[in-house]
Amino acid sequence: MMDTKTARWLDSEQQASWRAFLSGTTRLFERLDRELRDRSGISLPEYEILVRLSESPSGQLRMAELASSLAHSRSRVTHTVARLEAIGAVRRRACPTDGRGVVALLTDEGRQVLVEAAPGHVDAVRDYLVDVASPEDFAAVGRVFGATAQLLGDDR
Amino acid sequence: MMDTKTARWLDSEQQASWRAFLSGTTRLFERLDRELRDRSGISLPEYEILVRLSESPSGQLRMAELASSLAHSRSRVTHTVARLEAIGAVRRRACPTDGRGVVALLTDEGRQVLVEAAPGHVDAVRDYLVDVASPEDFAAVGRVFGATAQLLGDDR
DNA sequence: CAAAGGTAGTTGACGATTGAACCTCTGAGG
DNA sequence: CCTCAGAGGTTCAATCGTCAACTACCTTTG
Repeated sequence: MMDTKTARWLDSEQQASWRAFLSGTTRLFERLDRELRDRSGISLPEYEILVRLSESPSGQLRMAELASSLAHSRSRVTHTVARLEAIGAVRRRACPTDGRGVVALLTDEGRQVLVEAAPGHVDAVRDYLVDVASPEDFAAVGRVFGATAQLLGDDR
Repeated sequence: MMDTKTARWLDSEQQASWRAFLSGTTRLFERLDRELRDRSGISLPEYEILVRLSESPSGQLRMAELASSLAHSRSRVTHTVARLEAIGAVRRRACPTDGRGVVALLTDEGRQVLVEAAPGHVDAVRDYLVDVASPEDFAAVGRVFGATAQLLGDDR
């Protein structure tokens, strides 16, 4: 009923790794998100946007740059930035060089939110992921998902 | 304003790995979910539930077992199973040994959906993740997230 | 410089997830 | 047995993400 060629199933070690990945990432993201919300009042995606903005020399980025940097849809970025604007962490401005464009600008309040949220968040990333692995294993994680990200980067 | 001890920031290699992980998982889950929906009409969480049920000798599992196995909330499992029931892939039954309990039972239709979905899904997992990594690197991924999953397993 | 097609972004409706409130049932202690 | 703390599930409301229009602008082409 299936086909004559053997399906390319995962062997049991690959299977175990894949399941561990699914379970680990599910729990990790849930935990990071909840700690950020409880301690700083922002979600993980909101935090990531503030980080990107803070890393820009001008403290501002185009909506599309945020979207591609985070691998989120444009629509999602619109909504997330709207929430951040509602709490005063970012402001929207028309882009001076492109009449279609909008830039999101980090406010002083937004920078303050980030300064207060970052240490605890980084600690959590260490406690629940980075420091539970050997440096070599964590570097391998970087290589694997770097390859995945690049492969799935800009298609379709 | 922060504190006198230096914050435990990530070094630039760890930072790069963490970002690659975020971007890679975001794109990976989006892709796997969309391919499943397009080709088989079910979402990734729905697929995972069918897999768990199919692996049970009796083809049935308690709702709570599904929840802890997937690291999903009970509420989420209730909703997901309801969707699967609506398309005829699963049936709900009262648990004979525990009056509070409910078991989800894989139907023949559900098994058929799974049989048709699985090869393509496994191919996708290989194409976008497993086979882009060396076997050693993918084993490292398993170790890292296994440790994370265990650490975040049954707290709170 | 007009038309056409593509890019940037928003909007609104809908579907999925969360969290808390709520019932029911179980199991342990007195 | 009776009580009562707690587990198993569901439900409702609120929040978040997705998808399909839709507007506005840019850019290429002839």
